[in-house]
Amino acid sequence: MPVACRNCPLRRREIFAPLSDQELAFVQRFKSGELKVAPNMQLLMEGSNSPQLYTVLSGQGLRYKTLENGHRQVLNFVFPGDFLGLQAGMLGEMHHSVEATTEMVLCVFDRKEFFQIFRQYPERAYDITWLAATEEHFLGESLASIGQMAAVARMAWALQRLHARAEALGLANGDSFPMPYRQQDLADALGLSLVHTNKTLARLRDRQIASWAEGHIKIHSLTALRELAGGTDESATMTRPLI
Amino acid sequence: MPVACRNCPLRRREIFAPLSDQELAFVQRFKSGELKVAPNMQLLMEGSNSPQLYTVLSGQGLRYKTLENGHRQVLNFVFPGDFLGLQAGMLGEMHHSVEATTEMVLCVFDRKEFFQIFRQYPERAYDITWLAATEEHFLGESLASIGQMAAVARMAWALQRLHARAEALGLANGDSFPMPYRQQDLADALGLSLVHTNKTLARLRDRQIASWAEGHIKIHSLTALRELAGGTDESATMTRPLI
DNA sequence: CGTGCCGTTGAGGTAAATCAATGGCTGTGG
DNA sequence: CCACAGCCATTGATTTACCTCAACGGCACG
Repeated sequence: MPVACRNCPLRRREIFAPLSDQELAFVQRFKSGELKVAPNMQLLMEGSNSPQLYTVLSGQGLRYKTLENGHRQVLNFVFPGDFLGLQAGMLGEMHHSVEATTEMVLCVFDRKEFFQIFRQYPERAYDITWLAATEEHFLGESLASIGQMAAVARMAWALQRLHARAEALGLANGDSFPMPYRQQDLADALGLSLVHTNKTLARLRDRQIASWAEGHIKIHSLTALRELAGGTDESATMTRPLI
Repeated sequence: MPVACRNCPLRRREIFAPLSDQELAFVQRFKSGELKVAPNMQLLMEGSNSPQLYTVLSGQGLRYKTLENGHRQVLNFVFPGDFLGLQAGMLGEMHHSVEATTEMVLCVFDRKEFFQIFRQYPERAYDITWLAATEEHFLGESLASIGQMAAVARMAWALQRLHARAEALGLANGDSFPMPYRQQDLADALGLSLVHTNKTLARLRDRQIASWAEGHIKIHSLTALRELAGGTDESATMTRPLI
């Protein structure tokens, strides 16, 4: 049975902006169900105009694009609290795909209701725009990272961000946090080959900065990591709306 | 003296969605003036929380980010009709800078009014979200391009997009269109060195695909260009809101 | 016990970066 | 008017970061 929005365990996290009872009632009405998906499941497909929008309750996934030449670009790693399908909602169709990496539980919303939000709940509409603007900001960071930084720096940047997000969601355990992805995923996110990704990770391990084993990443020197990454990304820890 | 919104020359272009008289009246009220800036002028600065938002009436510019290591990533090329400062409006501060490349004329809006849009004009709020989602989509494309394509393909992709945008705005003259940027700008946009950018352009010239001279790019084979770029980007020619 | 997926490592090749030099053009000041 | 400096495009020479290819071992799964 689905969780009632006001009992949503995610909302207890302070990274998510609190909602009034009345606002919660609205979100609840918007919610049409819950969905549990298995690892490797395709949630949204590039080109589809999904009738459904999701909020991630638990689990992790990937947003990615597939190119004509067969290559894949991972756009972002999906964490609990993320809103999926905004492009389908706004632009009529998805321009990237989303797949589950671990098992995921999703909160399902009906796209038909989407347009009503702008009319009736301007604060929620504002939240949605905020999410879009934040995603835009993040992609800008990624672009700068991939376009202008060397492999080690890109890697440090990615790890530091994954760490920050995991920590903000209470998934981290000290300096260690779950890393359910494959090296190939990280490679496709950073625009590196699999082999070079592996060797870059080895360098970070050798330099005692971060190590990845058994599905977990351990940060040995956050200072050094940030140094390499060229600063901290505060947008991962910023208070954000949860819809 | 400023142009009245209903006489705005941009609105005649069919790429921009038409507004009713009433809607125009609102946009007009939102407009607080006009600004003319010289080439190389900084319009918005990373980190600033500009009190002003702009719509480009004429001229071209650049959005970019400067990294700690001194490198610059050009995020996008700015064309007439583009809305500038959305990040400052939504997130409180800009996460990239914007500068004028040619002389530009801007329509100035007051950020204080920004929040009112969501309350009072849901259709405009929707437009703003549409713009954010579209920008997000574009950055995703860029990321895929820079992350997964070789230099020639990236170049073709960029040229094809610049062409499409120029054409949609009526700036093109047959297969030729104005290119006010420097090779360094293109290099910083594509994540290539200046020298390699130059050599890549030379290859496209030798292969009779596109040539760049005297501030104009001429497309000799749009088919070949698209082939290299891996498809056409329809988002450059899609009907879009003009605020 | 095979088969397939994933991580790891080495060898060798290449695309792209860096370094360096030149020429055209523009603006400036003597 | 010319001399000079600064910016930009172009080209060649050299170096390097990253890619591709190939092979191997661990591990899960049927």
